[in-house]
Amino acid sequence: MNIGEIARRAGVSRSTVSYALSGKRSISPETRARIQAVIDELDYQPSATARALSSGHTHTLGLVFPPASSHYTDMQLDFIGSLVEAAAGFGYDVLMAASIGDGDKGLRRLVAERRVDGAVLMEIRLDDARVDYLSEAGFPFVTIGRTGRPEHTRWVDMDYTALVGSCVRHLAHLGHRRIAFVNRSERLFRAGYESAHRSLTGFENACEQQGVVGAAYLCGDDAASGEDAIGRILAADPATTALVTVNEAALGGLYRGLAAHGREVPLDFSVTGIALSRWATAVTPQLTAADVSAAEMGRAAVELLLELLATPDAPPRHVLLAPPVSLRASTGPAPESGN
Amino acid sequence: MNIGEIARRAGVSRSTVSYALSGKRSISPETRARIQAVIDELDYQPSATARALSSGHTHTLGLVFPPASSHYTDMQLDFIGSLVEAAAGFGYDVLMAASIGDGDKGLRRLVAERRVDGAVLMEIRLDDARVDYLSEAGFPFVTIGRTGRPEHTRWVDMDYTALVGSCVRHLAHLGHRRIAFVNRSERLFRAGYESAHRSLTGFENACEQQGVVGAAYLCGDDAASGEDAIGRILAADPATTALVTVNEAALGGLYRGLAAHGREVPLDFSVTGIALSRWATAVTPQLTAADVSAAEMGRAAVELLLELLATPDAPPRHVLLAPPVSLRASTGPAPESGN
DNA sequence: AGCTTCTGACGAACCGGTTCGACGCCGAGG
DNA sequence: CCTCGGCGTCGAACCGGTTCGTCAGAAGCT
Repeated sequence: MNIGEIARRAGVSRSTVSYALSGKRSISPETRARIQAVIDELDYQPSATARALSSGHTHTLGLVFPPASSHYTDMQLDFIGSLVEAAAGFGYDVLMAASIGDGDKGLRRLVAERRVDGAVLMEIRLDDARVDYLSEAGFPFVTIGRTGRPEHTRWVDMDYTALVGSCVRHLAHLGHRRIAFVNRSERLFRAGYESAHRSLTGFENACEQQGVVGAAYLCGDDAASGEDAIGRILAADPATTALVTVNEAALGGLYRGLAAHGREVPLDFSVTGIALSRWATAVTPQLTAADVSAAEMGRAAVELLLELLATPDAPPRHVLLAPPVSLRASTGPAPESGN
Repeated sequence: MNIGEIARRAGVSRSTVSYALSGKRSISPETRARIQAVIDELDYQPSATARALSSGHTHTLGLVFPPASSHYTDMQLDFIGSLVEAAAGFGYDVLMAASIGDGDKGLRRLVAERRVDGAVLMEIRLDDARVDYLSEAGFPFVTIGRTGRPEHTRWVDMDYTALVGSCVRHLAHLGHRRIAFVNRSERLFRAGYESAHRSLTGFENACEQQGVVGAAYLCGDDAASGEDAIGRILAADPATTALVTVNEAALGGLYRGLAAHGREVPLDFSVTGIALSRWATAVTPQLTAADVSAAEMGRAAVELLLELLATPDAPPRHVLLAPPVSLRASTGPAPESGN
């Protein structure tokens, strides 16, 4: 079922079949029809592997996970789905590269063995060795999130700084004066995970600007850690009346912790943050939050990467997303002090 | 940076380099060392594409989504992650095939263009055209879930019938006599999605066996639908005191609906079901549920598929998982009737 | 009619590996 | 001393496409 077989049955040469298929040279209508008939009859599809070898591109994009992560958040997983769909829309497949274990071995394989035409990197750190590696190797890539020096790379990111700032302002306008910030896990923060750092910056800046007292906490990416974080927050400052979080996995635990400490949302305590709308609407009361759109990020990432493959020398483009904060039921006026 | 370059620099033929790399023929220690030195110096990695073309296998597994689904559940997404990690552990990559649009075009491409050595099919229906197609084509595959005639295929599945049965028995032993079942969406059920059907069977059988009154409901895969389902359940039979669900995406809505109708969990109403432990622990009170393990399913699927690739004629193996029901805080004794 | 130009098809080389058959060399056995 | 066998290496063919150079024949021009 290879091209030679088609050529033989159609009574033409292999190259003629190839040209008929690609349209890169003109073929007489009769010949083309004869070839097409044979192709239809045998249900022939050219081998992707052979095509990749000779043409030099695989029509596949690589999606790279960080070495350390073995636990995926919903946001990441949604992003994967949307990336695959977006890529399929352009006729590209997506190859998942898990870099487990030592260093960036998985990435090296992807690049050095030339399995993909370009790569999408997730879970970017402010100082990311993978970005340096790909830049030096001249391998086309797009990052989800920015490094500390984002000028020369192509990326798609959420504007965490601005979004967390919006949340703080929202709370400040409601009269809250002592606000906690529940960040991602200590491990991720220590590793330099960019969204954790930019979120914190946004929190600190906004608190200062609004003249409110802010206290930032790290919190593991699970419900139990969220519950624990509430304990720490209220122990440190019982007068806290609101929190902002970027840790959607801990959200359920945060609510539970508040209930356990007798704080009713949103009467006694307001909660807001950044989350997938799926999570924001799953909790009771529903979360007032900036709804991140994994689908939008996936589409943008694919578009950026294909642009790069088509025109490698075009100046780098970036996409910075800042979805509006959806008002739901988890925030309200600050309780009157002294009550 | 190809094999010819290595051969030239090491002063040997290309085939010698190939044999040194694969170890399929003996090479003298000196020659081997010389070749290795050149390889190390140039950081040479053989092209995956060329290797695939000549060797006939791609060292890649395909992961196939159903055409209709554009919205992923957490369980599916977790499964993807674990599949990728499991495959990586065996040196395989995973290619994601989104079959958007018409029929099984995406699947055809995967198979006909020979992009992958074998495929994993998700979201299996009782009567699944993709399974028939792959079977006829003689293409190696493993399904997540079973079709209606599972004898001759290889699959990994949860024992939904048994698990839902366990949940019903648990409730019956607590004294509940009127139990509702919240299934997946009508669309999925109509499409013949196997877990929805097998769950229902398990529910009906167990109710009959336990002599309790069971009422089954379909429910969209989101929080709002869950809230709505509670309304329907209590309207149809206000005396209902417990529910079993396999719809984890609706879980938050179910809780909210119960609260809205003045039912306190677990005092007035017990909730149980099948869910990722991530979701089960995210709600308040935490859900008594059979914790599904996406990681275990991913690993099992890869193992089954690699077994099949290694020994195509071995009799088909299956893996049926039935995790125990974890007792948490969402179930309790039935409220005394008349109260 | 003679010359150029254009069209449509062919053959061969190439992409970068793997694998088979052959062959030279060296040591062991008769 | 000659033969046989095994080891180590080479050359060539092959996997299934793409693409370049070439060329025969038809069409266009003077």
